[in-house]
Amino acid sequence: MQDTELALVIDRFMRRIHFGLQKRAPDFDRKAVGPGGGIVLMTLADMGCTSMHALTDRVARDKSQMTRTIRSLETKGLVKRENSQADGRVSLVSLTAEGHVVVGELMETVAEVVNEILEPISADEKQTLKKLFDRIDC
Amino acid sequence: MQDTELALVIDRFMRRIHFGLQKRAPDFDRKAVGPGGGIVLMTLADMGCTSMHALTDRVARDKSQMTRTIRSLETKGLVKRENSQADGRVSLVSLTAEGHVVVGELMETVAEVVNEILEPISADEKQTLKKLFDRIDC
DNA sequence: GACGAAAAGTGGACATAGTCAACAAATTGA
DNA sequence: TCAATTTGTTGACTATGTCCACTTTTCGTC
Repeated sequence: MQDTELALVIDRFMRRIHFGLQKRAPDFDRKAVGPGGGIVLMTLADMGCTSMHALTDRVARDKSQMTRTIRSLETKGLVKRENSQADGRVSLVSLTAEGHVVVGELMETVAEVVNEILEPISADEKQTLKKLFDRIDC
Repeated sequence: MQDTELALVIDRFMRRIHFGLQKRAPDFDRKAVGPGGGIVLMTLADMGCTSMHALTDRVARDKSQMTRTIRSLETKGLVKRENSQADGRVSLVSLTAEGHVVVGELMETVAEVVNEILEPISADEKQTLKKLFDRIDC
């Protein structure tokens, strides 16, 4: 089946990025956010200001774990929380200025790894790839 | 910078797949290999028969952890080990028949998630994507 | 071929992350 | 008003990851 083949190469590609990042983690994880913290920060950068619940749902992780991850990031000054005025139950989470800086650093490392893997294809092909992903991503 | 933008969309794409898989994990992880076991199985499917060392290096994980992961998979009958005749230190790891079946199942689920995310693009564009990834992947 | 250095793999001890169930507070809706 | 739902937190438990020491086998050099 055609679609399975495409999924297979995409999956392999993903694993290569994953492993590449894992190898570099000690170098770039300046704030010791860990892999869990990193992925939450990046997702927060995508989502902007959201509720814990929405974030938990997106990241597909246990809500209790999310509570602890966010608290840890808060302690490091990368994330801030405020109570929603519309609904007293929800607390809204967002990146602080420093959080944005750290996300920038993470993205830079991701870019390095990705570009290393993308090395065999040309600039034009990268353009094509980017256009395709833009269509997919939203 | 152009390259960072491409990396960003790719990273977002990867996170979507990651989260999608995480949501389905309870359903498809019939053998309870866990995320760690799954990724090792898939990597083994790529590599064929390899040494623990090579596998550990590829997966960028601690070697003691790899020992335990492989033992757990061995207990479940998904992986087998034999001593290398060329070098008495190395033990060669490979998938069993049942291991291949499980990898097939994992791949199927990955394909479902990937195709769901790829839904906004056409079959032709998928072809283009596949050709690009083929060039990248080896 | 003997011997120190290096590599492959294993095991133990500890730290981090993920899971499950119970809970308090705020909100919804009949 | 009051039961049911939603949001977020906490606690206990399990699984995973990480660091260090150790054994066995091989390699390189003399």
